[in-house]
Amino acid sequence: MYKYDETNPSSIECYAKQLIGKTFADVVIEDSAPINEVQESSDYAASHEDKNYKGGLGTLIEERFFHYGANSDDRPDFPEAGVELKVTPFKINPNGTYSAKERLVLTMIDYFSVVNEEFEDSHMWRKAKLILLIYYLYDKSITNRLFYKIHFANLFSPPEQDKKIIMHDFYLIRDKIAAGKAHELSEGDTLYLGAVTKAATSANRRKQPYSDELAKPRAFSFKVSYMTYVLNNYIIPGKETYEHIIQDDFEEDFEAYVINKVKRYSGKSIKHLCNEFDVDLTKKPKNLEAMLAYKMLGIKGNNAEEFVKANIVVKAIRIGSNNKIKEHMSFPTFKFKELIEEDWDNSVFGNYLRDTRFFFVIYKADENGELYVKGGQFWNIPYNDLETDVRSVWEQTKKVIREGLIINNVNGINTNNLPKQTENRACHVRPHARNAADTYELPDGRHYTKQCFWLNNSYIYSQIDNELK
DNA sequence: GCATGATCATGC
DNA sequence: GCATGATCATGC
Repeated sequence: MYKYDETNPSSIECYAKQLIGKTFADVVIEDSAPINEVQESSDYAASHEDKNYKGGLGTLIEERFFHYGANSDDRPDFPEAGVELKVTPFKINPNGTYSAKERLVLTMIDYFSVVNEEFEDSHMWRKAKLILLIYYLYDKSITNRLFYKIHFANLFSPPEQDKKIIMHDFYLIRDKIAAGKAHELSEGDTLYLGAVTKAATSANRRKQPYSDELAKPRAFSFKVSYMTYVLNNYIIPGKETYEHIIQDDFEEDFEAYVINKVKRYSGKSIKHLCNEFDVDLTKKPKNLEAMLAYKMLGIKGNNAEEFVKANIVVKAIRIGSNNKIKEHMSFPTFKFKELIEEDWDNSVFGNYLRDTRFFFVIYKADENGELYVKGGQFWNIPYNDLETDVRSVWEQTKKVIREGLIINNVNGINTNNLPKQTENRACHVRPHARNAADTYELPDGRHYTKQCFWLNNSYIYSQIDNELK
């Protein structure tokens, strides 16, 4: 192996490419260390509070491949080159596509210092602007992580268009802390850069500068959705790219830009839009309104690059002339036996709402039932609604299933004691299946129609901006 | 007319 | 075949 020039990013990258095709165990062995040190390495990792050894694999590469001592200060790992080293997993999905397995944690948020930072000179950006990404393939059949194989080693710098969005995300997080709301931060607040919780236990809380409320410790991170995009578009050559929403006239604020695009169609009817976009109304696809939302953004298909990267879910919302939203909002079904093993802080549904930002495209019906565009609105669930209302429904659901679901069958129609719409302002549980015979197993061995959490239509309505109602 | 349970339509 | 988004149907 040749030595690298630690002041030169491409020299470091070039050296790193020797890792491709090797396992972590190979790296240690080729470092001509006694084999028992392989075990020591993993003990070392385990003692560093990260039970997945992720920090450990990074440390291993630093110490056994690059041969520098890990610094724990806020400089990049290669200070003279300005390069930060990140060792991160990806996975191959059943359908053959590649996804990042995890978010990429950049640096802890210091609530007291970040409020005085500007983006370009922030701790976060110093750690994010030039990253050497070492991707290894996660494989759950491999129990010893040292036998994971490294597949890619690439320098990565967020491109200019991404940088604008990351900067906007940074200021949104900073300003929320400056407003004394560090305890209300949520990953769904932002697009590519998230503020992820980093608490080992729920008892772990930090002070914040402009409020007496204690806040969860959080770190700046690139979201999984963004990292998946990075992997497929910048790391693996020749992969597909999606259509862009952003055109040349884009300024600073992505969300305002998107909202403006939809606003241009405000007052137009569905009929008018179908005509303009050449959509065949006689077929009336069920997802027509969502489809038209993409057309208004200039997207032919239903995959916009920026939405994919930011994990934004488009929802069409139809308000009737009686000022009620016609339908409740459904989510993926849950498995009864899995739900009762979860705790709320790590629950599938809780995490979905924490991590997802929605783009509502709002239509309103006139007296004849004809739908007109009102506008667009980005939304993620407010912290208190999630942690009180939705949480209580989730806890109740878990309790009911755990204690044994009560089912009554009258004339072929099942009724049950899961949380009903009338019991909570935000959320309820209802069937979501192909038909009543489409079931999952209950903990006691019975089978029951697949269910999911729904957000109440009245709750969604309360979240819509007044000028869009 | 609403609440709740049941089912449809589409894409992968 | 299934997940997902969306909507239908019935009894009160």
